[in-house]
Amino acid sequence: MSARPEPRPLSPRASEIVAAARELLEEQGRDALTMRALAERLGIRAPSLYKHLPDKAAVEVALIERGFVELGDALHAAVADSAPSHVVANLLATYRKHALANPGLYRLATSGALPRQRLAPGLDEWAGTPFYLAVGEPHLAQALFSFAHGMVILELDSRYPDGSDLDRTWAEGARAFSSLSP
Amino acid sequence: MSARPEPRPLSPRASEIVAAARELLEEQGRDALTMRALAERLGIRAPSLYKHLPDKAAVEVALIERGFVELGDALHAAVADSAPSHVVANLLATYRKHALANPGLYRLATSGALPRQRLAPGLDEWAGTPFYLAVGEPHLAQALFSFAHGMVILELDSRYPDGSDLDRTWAEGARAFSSLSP
DNA sequence: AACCGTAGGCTAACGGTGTTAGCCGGTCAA
DNA sequence: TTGACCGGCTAACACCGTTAGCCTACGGTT
Repeated sequence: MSARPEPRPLSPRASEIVAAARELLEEQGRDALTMRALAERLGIRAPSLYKHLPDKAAVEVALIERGFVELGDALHAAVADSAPSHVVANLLATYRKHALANPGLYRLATSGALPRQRLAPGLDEWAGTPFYLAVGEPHLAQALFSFAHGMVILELDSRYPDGSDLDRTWAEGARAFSSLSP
Repeated sequence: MSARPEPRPLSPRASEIVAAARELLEEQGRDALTMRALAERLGIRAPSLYKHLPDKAAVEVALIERGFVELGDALHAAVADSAPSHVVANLLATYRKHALANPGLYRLATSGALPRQRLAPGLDEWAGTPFYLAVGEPHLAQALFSFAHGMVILELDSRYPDGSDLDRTWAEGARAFSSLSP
């Protein structure tokens, strides 16, 4: 098991900014994450933020990195703790739970173009390896991950018809993929 | 088979605007779809657009509706033309092909909050019913659709590692879901 | 003790966004 | 002929990310 890539460390003040950004993101959504709003929450003015971080993308990158670390930790733990017969189900349940608990961060990290160049190298792949560990075959793992992401992002965006029994939908997906894994 | 919900009709000039918006969207991406850029392409100024459409969201709604109609048509046709043993594979192939052929429109229609209130009622559900027709069970259908969307949106956003063999990943997913459908 | 560099605030401003208010010319019907 | 309205226009507003440049307070050096 390869070591977890670590995000580049931030100065203490930059960490405070990123923490405030996360609150703003989760409390009021992606559109509310504004340099001016972020500064106001810290009691300063927007241009002062640029003394600590180069631009808004850097704030987002820091948030995304933290999101991947937390999600990856949760998924690795889920796989490590699961009996083989329940790995897939447990992995999916963990994925869903974590994403729904941090919707703003999940969306930020997984929708739209990823600034891969600026991310800690290998971090996103590390966060995804539990899917491979769960099913033991790379393409099936990718398919399972795609299913999980599709489920989560559609749920977050309220794309399912009202009254959908998503628990059952997840269960059907788990059944489909479990039937192919060893 | 229920009839296809029709988007509310637009005035001729509004249709021209939406057509130009689509070109802009596909040629230069979502961020380039700007009221000023859109107006310029039509040889007018941005505020004049508001004589024909109430706001930018109306432009997007019109685009999304057209996207759903086209995608739904393609998927319904794919299901109608497929032998039962190949329905799932054909449906997925059609979904992928259509989405990759219209990436800007697909992203616009499926990522982020959907202004359901403003969409032609039932249109998005109609576009999704081929998944039900293909597998014959609503939860499995929802899971299959989620898989397809996850695959497409991750491919569009270049989220898979370089060199991924996505054809095989799609095939694995098709295999997983086919193994559960009648 | 005097100095100086720097860290970290600030205001003003620029170009971009969606959008509104208000003006004005042309067309077409009464 | 007149009047309504369609569909352009300019000016402007509030917000966005971002830059330039100023200023103050503090820590270390001479």
